[in-house]
Amino acid sequence: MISSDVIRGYNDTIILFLLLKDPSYGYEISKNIRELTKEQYIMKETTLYSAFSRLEKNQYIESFYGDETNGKRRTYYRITPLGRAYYQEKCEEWFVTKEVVEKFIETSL
Amino acid sequence: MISSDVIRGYNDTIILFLLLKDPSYGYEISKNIRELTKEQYIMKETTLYSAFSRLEKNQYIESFYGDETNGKRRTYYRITPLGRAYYQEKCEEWFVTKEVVEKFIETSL
DNA sequence: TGATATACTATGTCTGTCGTAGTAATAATA
DNA sequence: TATTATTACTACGACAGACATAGTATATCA
Repeated sequence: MISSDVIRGYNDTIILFLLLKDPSYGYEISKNIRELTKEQYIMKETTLYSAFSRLEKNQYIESFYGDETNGKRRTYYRITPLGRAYYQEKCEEWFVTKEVVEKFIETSL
Repeated sequence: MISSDVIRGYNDTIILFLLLKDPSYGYEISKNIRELTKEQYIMKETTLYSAFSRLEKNQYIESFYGDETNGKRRTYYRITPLGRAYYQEKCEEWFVTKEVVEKFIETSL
């Protein structure tokens, strides 16, 4: 399991990635993260939902209600053009970050 | 310049790396980081010194005073065996982290 | 009927980063 | 000789993000 401080700067990016193709909602995103990483990373519920509100405040995502008639009503999120631009920036930043961190990692220990 | 939230989980690792060979002190470590990363990452002074005290509290490093007779007396830090073990762990964790993050990064945008 | 899965919200704590400011000594420069 | 820059820190407080805990509400399944 990965300590979350490491991932901290990428939680928003992870969520945005999962919204690139289709809108989604909390539970589904959370499940997707778990499955995609084979349980190597599990985003805490509170972390996820607080990320949603931050992303929405920044206008990187928009919310709307699902029309499911059964079950509790879901809040769906859709990525905005601004969100896509931000996602792209973070992807570019990632390569720089990786380079920087790897200057301090010994591969041969 | 990299946003520090991204590096957050690796500041301690960066410092430990720079102590692997020889003891060092704040200013020198700070300079080494700047130079090694070609100014791509600059650790803030307060971040650095608070990392020192955290690392010392965890017994990953030990401090001692330099014997320079001129200039302000420096506090040197030496990595401990526990620190080396921790450093190694973080290196191993890094590869997992990288794998995880890259599941959410689009290379072709 | 009770457990489990879904789908959240609210509240408060903690940690690490960082802004700001201050202290103190030496070296360089005008 | 005065002041500015560089070195080498310490103190304090603010803030953001992660997370623990708890609670609400619906549906499904054994």
